[in-house]
Amino acid sequence: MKTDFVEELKWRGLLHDMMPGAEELLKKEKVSGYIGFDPTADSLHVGSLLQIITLMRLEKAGHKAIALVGGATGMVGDPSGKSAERNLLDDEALQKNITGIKNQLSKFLDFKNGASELLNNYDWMKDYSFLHFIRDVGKFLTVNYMMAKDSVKNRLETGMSFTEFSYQLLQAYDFYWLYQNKNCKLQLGGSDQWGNITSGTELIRRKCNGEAYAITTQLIKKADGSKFGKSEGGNIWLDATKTSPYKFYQFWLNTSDEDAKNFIKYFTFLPQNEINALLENHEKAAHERQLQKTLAKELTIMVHSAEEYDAAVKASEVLFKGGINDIAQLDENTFLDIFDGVPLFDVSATEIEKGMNIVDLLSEKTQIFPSKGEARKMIQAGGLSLNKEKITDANLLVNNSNTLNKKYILIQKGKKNYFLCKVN
RNA sequence: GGGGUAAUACCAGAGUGGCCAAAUGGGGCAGACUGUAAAUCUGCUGACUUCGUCUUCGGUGGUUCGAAUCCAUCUUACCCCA
Repeated sequence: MKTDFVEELKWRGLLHDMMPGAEELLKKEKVSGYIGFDPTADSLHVGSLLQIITLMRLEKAGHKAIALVGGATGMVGDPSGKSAERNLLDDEALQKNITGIKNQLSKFLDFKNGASELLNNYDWMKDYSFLHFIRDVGKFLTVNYMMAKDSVKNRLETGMSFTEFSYQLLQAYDFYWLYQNKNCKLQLGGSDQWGNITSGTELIRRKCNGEAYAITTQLIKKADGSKFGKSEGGNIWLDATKTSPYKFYQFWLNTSDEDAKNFIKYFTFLPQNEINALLENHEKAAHERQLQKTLAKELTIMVHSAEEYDAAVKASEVLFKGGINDIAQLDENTFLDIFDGVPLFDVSATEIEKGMNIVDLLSEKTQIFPSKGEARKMIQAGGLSLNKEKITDANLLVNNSNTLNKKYILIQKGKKNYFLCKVN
């Protein structure tokens, strides 16, 4: 049975804003709806995940999802939500990013059987001359109208180039083009996209007297106000080579209680009754972390695979629950499987035999710390463990007695950051 | 075109001749507590050969025993007048 798209967004707490008539349209006919993804990196990250899932929900509701890769808009840079002018990407980087993102989107949406469609706005923008564009498109929206958008208003004080100012016009034209060529009447996006989307519906109305609609979703905010999607200073990517499945799993597992209550609704496809049961259980036994575990499971399987999920769970158990003996007793293949995705450094066996200063090992021989000072400070602060044993002496000489089976040295920075040194 | 003000570490922002590797806040990292949570508390947050030395306060040059602090000049940004 097909789900009701808008109902679904509503009970999950995802709906932010909706143009009048959008809900009726979705009830009446099969609708094509699109979301744009600008190629700012060669992989999407968890920040874009919600938008991918929104398209998946649209597909599941029996409508047609159009994923638009912004080959053209990516050349310009969306000022929405940005406080400063952005740097332009060069062509080569852009091309690489487009390819990467296209591949990823194909994993989540069904482009093969025509249930959904993947497009690149560069295809219709590349031969559009500036002169023609400002005549055909620019004439329909006034500067006054464009300046009233928050994305522009917020930048008036600090300054904004004409390039970025033009962004909303490009995005508006995308919508118009899709409306004309793909019968696409709906654009979705995060609530920061409202201004850009309504520029599109406005252009469609003025240029061809058409009716198009906008639905926006909540921007994800964490309960403590920090930015969603970062961990240990880095982005959480969907690409396994940039963020290992283990790390990806850990990212979700570490979600705070407050956030998990929302995320379970935002990011999974679990039905309402199952989610309510989980929430109820969470109230009674929060320490079991059912919400976090379910969240991590659903997403790791969706983005990576069931096998990767199993491996991540196993690795987590050994690393967090097991002692050093459990780790030492693993056969080498299992051992390496568990540490898959953990930074690995090679150190010379002869040097270890002689004994190596711990600080040298941490900063010079490996790049675990950028400087000796930092390594030393971390040891003094009690934040460093060797083979699960806390190190307190910064002058410690590391030798064979500190290795696991004479082959590996397991280093922990804090509780959760693992590094592995291979002796050979 | 004329005038004014500013530029300090990841960000914000004190400091206006020696006591300044530079207050304070935020962020980041780590420790304690816990549930690999939140809140809270604590420590660290330029580099190194760590009780000491070296390089930093928009660029360059100068004054001085000594400059983030004074002078000159350049660059950039914002504001006011035209």
